[in-house]
Amino acid sequence: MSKRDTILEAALELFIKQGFEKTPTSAISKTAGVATGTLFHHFKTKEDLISALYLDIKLNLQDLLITSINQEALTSPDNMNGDFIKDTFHKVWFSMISWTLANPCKFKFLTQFSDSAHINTETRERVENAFSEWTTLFEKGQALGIFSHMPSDLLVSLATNHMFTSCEYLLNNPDLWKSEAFQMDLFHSCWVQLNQHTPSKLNLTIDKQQEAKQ
Amino acid sequence: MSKRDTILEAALELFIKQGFEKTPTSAISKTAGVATGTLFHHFKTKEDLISALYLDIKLNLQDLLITSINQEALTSPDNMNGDFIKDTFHKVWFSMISWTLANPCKFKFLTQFSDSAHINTETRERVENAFSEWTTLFEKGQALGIFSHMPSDLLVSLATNHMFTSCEYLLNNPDLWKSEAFQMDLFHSCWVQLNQHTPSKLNLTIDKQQEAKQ
DNA sequence: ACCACACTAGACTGATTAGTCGGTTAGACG
DNA sequence: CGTCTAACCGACTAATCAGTCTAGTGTGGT
Repeated sequence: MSKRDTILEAALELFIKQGFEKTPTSAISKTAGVATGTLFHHFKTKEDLISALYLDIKLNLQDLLITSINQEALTSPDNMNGDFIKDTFHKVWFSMISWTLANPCKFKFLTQFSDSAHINTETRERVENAFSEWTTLFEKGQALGIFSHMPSDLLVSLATNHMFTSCEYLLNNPDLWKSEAFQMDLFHSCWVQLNQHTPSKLNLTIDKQQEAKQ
Repeated sequence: MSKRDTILEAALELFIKQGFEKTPTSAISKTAGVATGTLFHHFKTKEDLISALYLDIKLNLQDLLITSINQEALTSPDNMNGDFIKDTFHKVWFSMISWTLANPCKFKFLTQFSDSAHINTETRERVENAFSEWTTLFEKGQALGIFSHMPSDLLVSLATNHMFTSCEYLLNNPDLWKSEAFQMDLFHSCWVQLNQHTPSKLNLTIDKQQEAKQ
């Protein structure tokens, strides 16, 4: 492994354990087994270092998720109906959670530093532009009348946040993931929050439950 | 206003603008119009200051939300059916969003610093213990068969996160909140993600939409 | 009139840390 | 070989900043 990668790995470990500010560059270079000078040879500043780390992790994850979307698109390019959207969405959802369980440190890094002011604007823009497929999926879902007509970027946020919340929970309770019934419940929870509101039918469901109790 | 409050107010403003680490205590005292000595007279350390600020904001918000729960409980103590749960949940949801729109800085502080390592454990515990009503509401909902049987603390996280995501979005798009239709859609989205999965009925809804398209 | 004490003030210090600089090594290429 | 370049090294520096210290000041009680 290159020294650059060693430094990134050490930084990831220390940042999620102690935070950015409480991790001196000296600790990073020491953990990585390199000299201070080497660290600053590869990364101009400490903020460049965290930006590079963020870019690495985020692009890596997005590549994985985009693959989930595109593979599906290739196998059924014209089958643009509700099942297609739901299947694709499920693939992304599943990939996201699998990735988190396989890469807990990287996930923790994203939860802690996605909003950090230390990551420079240029990096942030590159990341945002790299995941347009995700937004597109929601717009298609809306066009088909499956998804709610709230703004599509709100739907994106709601779905993404639901997945993040689920991932965080599963990291602390990994055994739950073994249950297929639980997986279905969790996915359903994520899915229905996006669905178009059909008052009569949904109220019916609730009303029947209430009737049964009364 | 007491100097203590002036300091807290200045700290809130600077922390959300620049972050904790990038805000020297000197800047806080200068903004508050007091001397360094005064700041450290009221707060033993800088971390005590941010902990106090967190406690202030969080307890203030929780008081408001608990009032939403208890007022409802008083008016209908025995009416513990589905409507009651949904009404109470709606009151909390509405109070949370209203509070955010009225206190954008405090909300931003919570999003940025809720997970901060600088807030001491004691403060964090006091905050967690102060909102048991919230968890109880979910357990009641589950007992009534309204809510999914996923772990109740997961439901709490999902609901709380949905509200936070909504608040964050609404801060950037405040006009949406004026539309009652939008409010209903958003609340519905938050509500249904918690509901128990009743496969036949929900699939029916989706299937009918797909039929209509095909 | 006097005291006690909570509060205010801001210059100062000791510790920490991002980033520099002058120099060494390793390998590529002619 | 000789030379060129990128990677590497670590002692050092310049700056910052949390928190201290000593010296007040205003207020309320007696």
